[in-house]
Amino acid sequence: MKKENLDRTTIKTIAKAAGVSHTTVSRALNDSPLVKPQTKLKIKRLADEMGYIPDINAKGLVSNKAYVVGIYFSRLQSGTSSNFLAESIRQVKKLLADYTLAINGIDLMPNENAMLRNGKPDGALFISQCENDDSYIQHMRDNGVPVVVINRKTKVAGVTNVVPDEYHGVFQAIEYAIRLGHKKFGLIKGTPKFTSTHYREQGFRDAIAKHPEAKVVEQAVIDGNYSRESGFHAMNKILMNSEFPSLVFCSNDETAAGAIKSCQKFGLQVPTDISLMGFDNADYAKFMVPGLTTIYKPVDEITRIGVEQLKDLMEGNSKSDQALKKIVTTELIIRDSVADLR
Amino acid sequence: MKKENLDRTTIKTIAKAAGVSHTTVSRALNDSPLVKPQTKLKIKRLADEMGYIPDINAKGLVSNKAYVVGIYFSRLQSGTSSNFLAESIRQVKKLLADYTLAINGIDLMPNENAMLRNGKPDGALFISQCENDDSYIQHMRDNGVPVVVINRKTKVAGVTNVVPDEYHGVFQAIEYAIRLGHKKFGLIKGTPKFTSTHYREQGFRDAIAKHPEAKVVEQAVIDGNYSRESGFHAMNKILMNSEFPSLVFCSNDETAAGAIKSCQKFGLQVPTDISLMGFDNADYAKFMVPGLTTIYKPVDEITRIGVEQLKDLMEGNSKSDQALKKIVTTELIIRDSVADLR
DNA sequence: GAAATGAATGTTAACGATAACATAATATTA
DNA sequence: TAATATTATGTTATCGTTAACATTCATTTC
Repeated sequence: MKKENLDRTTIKTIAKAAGVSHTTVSRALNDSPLVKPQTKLKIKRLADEMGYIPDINAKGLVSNKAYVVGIYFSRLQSGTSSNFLAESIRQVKKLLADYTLAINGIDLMPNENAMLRNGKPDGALFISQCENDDSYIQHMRDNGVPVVVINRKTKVAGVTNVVPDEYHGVFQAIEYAIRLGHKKFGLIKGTPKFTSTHYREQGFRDAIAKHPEAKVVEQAVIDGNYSRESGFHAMNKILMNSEFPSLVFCSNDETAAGAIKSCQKFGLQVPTDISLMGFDNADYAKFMVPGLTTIYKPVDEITRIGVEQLKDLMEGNSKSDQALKKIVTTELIIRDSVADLR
Repeated sequence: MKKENLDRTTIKTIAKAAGVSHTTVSRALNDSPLVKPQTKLKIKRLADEMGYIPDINAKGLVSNKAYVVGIYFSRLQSGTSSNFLAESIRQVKKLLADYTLAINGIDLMPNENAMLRNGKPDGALFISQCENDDSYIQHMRDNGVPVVVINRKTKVAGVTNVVPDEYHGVFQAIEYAIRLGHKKFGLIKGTPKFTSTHYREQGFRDAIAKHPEAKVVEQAVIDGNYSRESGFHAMNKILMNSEFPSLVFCSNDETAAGAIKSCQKFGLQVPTDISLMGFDNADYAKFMVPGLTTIYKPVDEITRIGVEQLKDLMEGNSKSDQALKKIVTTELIIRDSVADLR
């Protein structure tokens, strides 16, 4: 005596109810032109009434798909600002409505294999900040998953890569400050292992090196980690030194927010007593006091291009077999945190 | 002639290579005691060498599991602060390492059915802010998915529910202000449809009503939507009125940050000229200028309890058949944004 | 009106894993 | 040493779906 599975609606249940074969049901629900419109309608209505939910595992087993796109952050638990995390997720989710969006943090994985423990996604979007990620990216690729890396240049060969031009963004921002008469510069760096930290510092230094009248106050170059706390503490150090920069470049807006707090503590007015700059143009930058002069990192655009590319790869429409490498320009957003010293 | 699938390692491929049956391979990889240790070792090594990745769909088909937990926000695209979004995700991800974490926004779904389009999760955590969600919660339950709702009281029957005590949190905060000598109160409300908006306003009003010496300045009760912008604009309105409250309660910290900016614009010092309070104790509240007095909403604890409950439900260990209803107390965090008028 | 066409549906075999039920191989007992 | 446990392995069915390959039935064609 075979046990009838009464508590679940499958295409076979529907088939029995409709008096057709399960294949016909499958065809009807997939809008196959092989089924008579009338039959199709009846089956669809029945499926609806019976509360049919297709079994994604069975579908996936046949089609060898997971209906999942994985999004991988370098650091989910710390070192990534909430703003960036949330904005990235929002944007990806909006653009990938048809897929289940699985959030991952490379910092939570003991090793590369952990990435595929819960199954292979149909595509992987790495929102990468860290060189460490490359072995994970490589592993994903090796396992045949379409991969796109955004936010940071990857060394993994043949991977589609969309990144902001952080170097020139900072370079131009510093030149702007120099034009306003700034001569002595400080820097609060980002998380040591992040590539952005390196590029932003390089843009900072190269811009200053280009102008003989300007110089880096090395005492006022302090390590940080992109957090508000680190900005606060770094600025405390800078302000306790003897030699005082007229402008401190903060490697992101969070850091700048912490730095402002420190200035306040020391009774210094921004930008009257000291000027600050950030990076990112986080949503709160314009609501800071004073409004923060910063560099707009086009997160949305980068993400959009990245997701579009990933979709193309997943659907096998990639026009060229040459992986796209795209650098998106940043933009200086001038507000009130940099004094005009002329 | 059967086509050999050469480009994929399955248990059958491994079986052939090891000279055993595929069942033995399955058993070995699942650490069954039925397999000789020696055989087991050989198979595991082989699986490793061959880069075997189990097919999650096949597994799931047999076990009727998805290995996915869905997390559902009322609003993913707007109306939810980045801070809250990111913190919730971080916390859930940390506690649910064994599952794929699928992010969803109810605002992105045309209707209840859309929720299950991409398959049923093994469990659903609703981080709910809005009464609208109830029909979605109900639908999920109706389809047999274990459900936990956190952050907001749900009316759906029999659902595990963990929420903060917003009402008393605000009530006590306002009484604290009254003790400091505040008598005239303003309020910037949250997103109209959110239940938190209602409870926070009620706590605010009831606390003031209890003390005859204090009163609500109705001109200074302004709608908002939990965003910095709304705080800024609402405060602008309040400050252009004739009757001036001594303290404005902002329905969350974001709002408070916008309100401070507005005060600055009007040349008012917080708390010397006007006092502010927030709600949430967002990570940046202590770095605001001045440090924001606010109400700590124990997001981490609420999430932790919620996830633990969900795990129990998914694993069928729920001790009682009575759904847990838990209210977690908030805590007043005193900083520098409320003046002592005594 | 038989043969050929085509539309609609049915039968059966995958997909890759687990699980129930054999069976073979070895160890234990009488 | 034969009978019997015990241990290790193999065979086959199954999950719910799609897809390849029949088959049926009505319609057109000559």
